[in-house]
Amino acid sequence: MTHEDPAAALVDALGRTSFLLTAVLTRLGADNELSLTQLRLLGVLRDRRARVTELADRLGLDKSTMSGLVARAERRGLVERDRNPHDGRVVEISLTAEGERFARRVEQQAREVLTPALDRLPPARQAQLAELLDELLGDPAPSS
Amino acid sequence: MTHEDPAAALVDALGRTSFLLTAVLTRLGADNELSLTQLRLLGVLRDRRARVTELADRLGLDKSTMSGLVARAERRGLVERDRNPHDGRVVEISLTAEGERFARRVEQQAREVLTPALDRLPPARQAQLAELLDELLGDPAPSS
DNA sequence: TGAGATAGTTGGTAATTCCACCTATCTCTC
DNA sequence: GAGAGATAGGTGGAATTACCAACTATCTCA
Repeated sequence: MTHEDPAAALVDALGRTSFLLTAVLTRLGADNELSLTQLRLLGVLRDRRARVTELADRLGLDKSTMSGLVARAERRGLVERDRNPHDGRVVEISLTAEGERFARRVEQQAREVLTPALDRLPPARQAQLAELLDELLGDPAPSS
Repeated sequence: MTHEDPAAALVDALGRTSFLLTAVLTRLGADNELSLTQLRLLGVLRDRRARVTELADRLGLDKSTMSGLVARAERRGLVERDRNPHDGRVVEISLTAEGERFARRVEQQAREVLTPALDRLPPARQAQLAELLDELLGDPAPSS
């Protein structure tokens, strides 16, 4: 598979990157009694509240799956449900204070685990890579 | 979170990229009656055979989980087990012909789904990004 | 040769996930 | 402003995924 096509090469590289990262995050989650999915859920909610269907979309899951996922996270005190006053059908999900602490802690661990591996690249190229990824993602990270 | 630290910015960008890709692959898997994990399993086996423990390591899972995963994939005819003649404890897992066809097909679908999103970047920058990721991953993709 | 290490599996429990349905609420048309 | 259809979320059932603890078989090496 010598990729003459840059898009094909990129898909391949992205896939391998994502798989590797997924393995790391799966283990990191397990250490914190979180499934990869719950970890991704916290990741999405880290910087925005969202309704159930939107969460399902973002995680690539069925909304009924999402329902149960949220229910378990709620039972654990990590997220909370709020009825939308303008539309009685909608349930808004957001992190509780504890969920936020928890998310922040796991995020910090992720940084600690991953940073050494990043030293394979010199800082300038790290910045370049981050920039390219941001450009690819479009939606420029909600920064403070 | 304005990242002065390039490593922190990169971890963040990688995380968001990976989560997005995971959502896409989760859905793509579901369309093919594959869980994300089974899909990752095929991904690992795409270009090498591996023993159970190695697979567990690469996916970030417990080896007992891996055992069942392989058993179900085998029952589906996607992978096969071979006893290692030099070490009777070891079981080598590899794709069957059908598993290979299947993996190739899903891979093709992934390319089709993702390529439009990649056009956000001009080809030159796509190549640049792929190169940076390969450098980050180290182990240079086993190409033919 | 036998003690300990290693590879993989099994069994038990909880979480994850889909699908097919269900209820409640909203929207829009007449 | 009533009723049909669409939409948001949830239930229930079945298979998968995942952990841990314990087990068997095989290997290593002292």
